[in-house]
Amino acid sequence: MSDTDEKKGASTFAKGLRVLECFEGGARGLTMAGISKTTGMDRATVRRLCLTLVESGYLAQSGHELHLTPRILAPAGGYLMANDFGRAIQPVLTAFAQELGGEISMAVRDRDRALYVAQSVTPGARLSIGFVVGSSIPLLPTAIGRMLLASSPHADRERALRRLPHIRYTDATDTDPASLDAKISAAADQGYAVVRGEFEAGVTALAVAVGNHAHTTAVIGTSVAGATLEDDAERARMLDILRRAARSLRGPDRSAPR
Amino acid sequence: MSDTDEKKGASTFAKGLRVLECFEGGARGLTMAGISKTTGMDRATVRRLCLTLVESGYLAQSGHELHLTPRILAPAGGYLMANDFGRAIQPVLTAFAQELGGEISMAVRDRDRALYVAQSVTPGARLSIGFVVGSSIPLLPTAIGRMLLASSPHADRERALRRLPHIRYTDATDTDPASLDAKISAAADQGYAVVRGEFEAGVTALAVAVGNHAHTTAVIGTSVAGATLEDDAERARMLDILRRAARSLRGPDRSAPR
DNA sequence: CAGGTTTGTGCGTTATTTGAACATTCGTGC
DNA sequence: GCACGAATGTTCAAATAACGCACAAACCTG
Repeated sequence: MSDTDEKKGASTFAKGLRVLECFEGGARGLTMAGISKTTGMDRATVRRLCLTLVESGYLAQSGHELHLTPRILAPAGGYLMANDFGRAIQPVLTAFAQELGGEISMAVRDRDRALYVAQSVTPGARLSIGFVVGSSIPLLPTAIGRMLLASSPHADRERALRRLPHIRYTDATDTDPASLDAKISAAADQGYAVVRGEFEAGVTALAVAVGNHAHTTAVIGTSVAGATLEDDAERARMLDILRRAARSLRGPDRSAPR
Repeated sequence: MSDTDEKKGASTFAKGLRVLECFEGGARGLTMAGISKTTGMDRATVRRLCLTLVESGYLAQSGHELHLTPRILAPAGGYLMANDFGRAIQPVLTAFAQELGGEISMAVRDRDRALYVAQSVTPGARLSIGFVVGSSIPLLPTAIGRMLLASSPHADRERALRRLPHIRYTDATDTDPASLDAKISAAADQGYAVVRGEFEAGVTALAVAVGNHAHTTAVIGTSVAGATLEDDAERARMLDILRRAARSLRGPDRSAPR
């Protein structure tokens, strides 16, 4: 056992998890050769790990393509049920999304991304890129991401600004670290983040902090197309709804340690 | 490599997946000792596998308790995005759930259970046990489960009736194999399943088949509390909505091979 | 404080995993 | 039809990871 000297895990299992993570991007199917390139593992190793995923029912193979099966949802459901998302989170998002006439998503920090953990979309909501529970979005160009950073210790924020790739998603994407730092600080100060067209062209997003949730920090957000929310009244209305939703999500026992 | 002779996977990875699956039931936390008992693995083995899950970010440890982290949602999101749930499935369920004034869930067969793959709950819907995407329900005492069996080859149905545990969930649960077989056949004949209080006391559930979806068979269903739907008109109304939803979910390319 | 439960650690042994080499299949372009 | 490239399938010797047992430590409860 070479990779950790003190607490020793199982490196083959760790490799297997790396293979599984290749499917997170939402690709319709991947090949073993592609996974070998992505992970840097020998293709015989990848083959054996993929066979295990097929045997365990997590992957199915069509010709050369491997794709995830619904089985992968089962452990995710375990997490959602353990944290009572079906009763304590989803109904709250549903009620406030309807009041908002749009969609509300809830996300937490996951490695260097924001990960959607819950979502409610009303029929009136805009048709987005298709994000779902489990989707991840970048931290720097999104309202949810900036609010997660705004809710983090200062050192985390600085490390994020230093290490995260500055990718241009639209013509409006801000890739200047100093400017981004100022925007995140402003979000921390004013208690919400607003991003206009920096991640999706023509889309304005708002996000507020929920606070501690299931041992981590959560944020909720919404977005609208075709509006910049320069209008204080409309922005205030939406923020009021988001803030009340956040308060409902915190609940009396939400921040109690478990 | 002893467990398979022809196609050889990675047995350590397979064990690790078994450990991960212990968290599917939605328990708030599990101990290594508990996992060792559940899986039959030596506790040193379990310890190493759990350490790997912690190191990889899938588990967090609080005292003796291990619990899943949101990271477990990421591969699930990959599946949902690969199959366009956010744009092709969720908006359809949302629209029809609103028309129904309740909730609609979509499920597929996963091992010996029905697994929720999508769901929409309107504010007016009854507060259920808290099922979410990723939750699983038994096949025999539920409308969704019976409709999945009704949509399966006859041999699968017979095998299910023979091998699945006949558990009594309520006073009304039917545990007689012959009677269950007749109910599943009736569901196949009439194109829908109805279950009254056999899984949740006082709750009536309806389910219809979607047909082929992402290489598997899917079903959608709904449930109401405090009504038995003996009234033909109300049952017909709900079935009409479910059938139209199923048709929308099939779409022009839903059953096309990929 | 005793007992039970759970975890943490070390280590010899063994099983598993690795990866290279060779073979096969399939699709594509000429 | 053939050559080529890409991807997979198979075998096996060697190396390494994983196993599981024994002992130790920590913690909780009565």
